[in-house]
Amino acid sequence: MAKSIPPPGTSDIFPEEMPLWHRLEETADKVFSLYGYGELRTPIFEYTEVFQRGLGDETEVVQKEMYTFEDRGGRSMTLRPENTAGVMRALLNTDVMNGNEKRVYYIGPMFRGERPAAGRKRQFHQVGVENVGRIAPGLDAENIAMLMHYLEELGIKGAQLLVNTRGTREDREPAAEALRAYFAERIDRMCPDCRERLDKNVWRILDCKQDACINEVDGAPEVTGFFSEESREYFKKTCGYLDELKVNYKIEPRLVRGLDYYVHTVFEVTHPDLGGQNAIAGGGRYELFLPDNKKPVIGVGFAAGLERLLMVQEALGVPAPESENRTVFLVGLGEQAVDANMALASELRKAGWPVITEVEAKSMKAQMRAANRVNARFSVIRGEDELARETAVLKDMESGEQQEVPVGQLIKFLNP
RNA sequence: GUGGUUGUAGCUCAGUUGGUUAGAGCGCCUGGUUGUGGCCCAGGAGGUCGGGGGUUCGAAUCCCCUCAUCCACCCCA
Repeated sequence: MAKSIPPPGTSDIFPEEMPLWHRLEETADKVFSLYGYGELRTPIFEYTEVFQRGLGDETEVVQKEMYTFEDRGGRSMTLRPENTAGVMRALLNTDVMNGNEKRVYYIGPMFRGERPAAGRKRQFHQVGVENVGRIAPGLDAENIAMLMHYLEELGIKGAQLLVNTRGTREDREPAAEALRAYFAERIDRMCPDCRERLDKNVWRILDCKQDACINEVDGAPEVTGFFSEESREYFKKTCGYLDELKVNYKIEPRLVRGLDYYVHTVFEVTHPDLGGQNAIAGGGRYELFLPDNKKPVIGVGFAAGLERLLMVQEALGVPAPESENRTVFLVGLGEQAVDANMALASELRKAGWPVITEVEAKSMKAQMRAANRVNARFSVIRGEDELARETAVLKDMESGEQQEVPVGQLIKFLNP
């Protein structure tokens, strides 16, 4: 086995795979631009408190998945496990706290110290959007519609959209009380994780996948019943807009999600062709607290996992993007021609042609093989004769046809 | 964090109950064509069999440890 493997849960992405990644990125820019979103790039690491406060101390992500380290000044820093907290931190420098709206999207690597599995890396990539500063059901619905629009553009069919409401912070207390009371009586029949959750975060019990727990959850009180009239209305309106936007969704009352900042609308997109890790995107409305800020930043947004989008595209057989092949391979026979090709290559490149040259005076056969290997569209052959005549042999690698042309007019012959 | 899987050439993998110089396909290099690629043919390079220890006359093969991989749980994107 090769010794040069990257750290666990990370991977090298080679040039051959890049077109697939670029499509994800370019499509994101294209679609999100249509909704008025612009790209925001935040640092790959933040002060640890940004995530602790932002995501919530009780969350799984903060408790056991963060890459935290001390910098040279002895400050605690953390590699971003998600980008919403960082984006909010950045936007604090704008006027979002005064009810002014900001629309941003981001793309980049995220880091979580989990055990790798299919569709789960320690360094993975997300694209996400945030609509920040205002609250209105129309914004939530538009956000979800935009996500579905993005997936559609990528050729991802058969995705399942689940939505739910988490109510407001105030709504949640009575509901949480009721849940605690209900589960407290049955907790000894439930899994150890849920026993922990009972006091720390009852909500997470709702989406536990253990059979024993699911049985108990089935009989649990309907939480939205404890929510305020306003919250229920908010959710109803959001769903109404989704209907108007012709977005297909399913209301999933058990959908809770793992980050503490969510309020009102939450949603998740899964795909049946994925298996173990079947969530390709998720998000919702949030109230996110940052260090030294008494008031939370409000907004709605989502994040999608690029690796998982790629997996779905592959499973669905979405063809790779095709690009026009224009590579010109310069064959030089003899030292003189090889040297002369350096300058010719430079000239062609400045005229916009991708050029690969052979830098050693190898045999014709070897050089033609090389041209074939890099899948050259044309090869340009020069030896002593051509140099003397100030010509070059231009060969079309697809048809095999070739002609001798004046070097000065080579570009004219390359252009159709 | 728990459980399982796999680790042999650049890549994908064979390697029979432990037995001589460890194989194939693809790829790569050279030649068959004095200056013409892909197809074909011939030849060639390339491996401390993941690492360490043990059992044995002898280990890729059996045992232990370790590292890594992939997968499931968990969590999420």
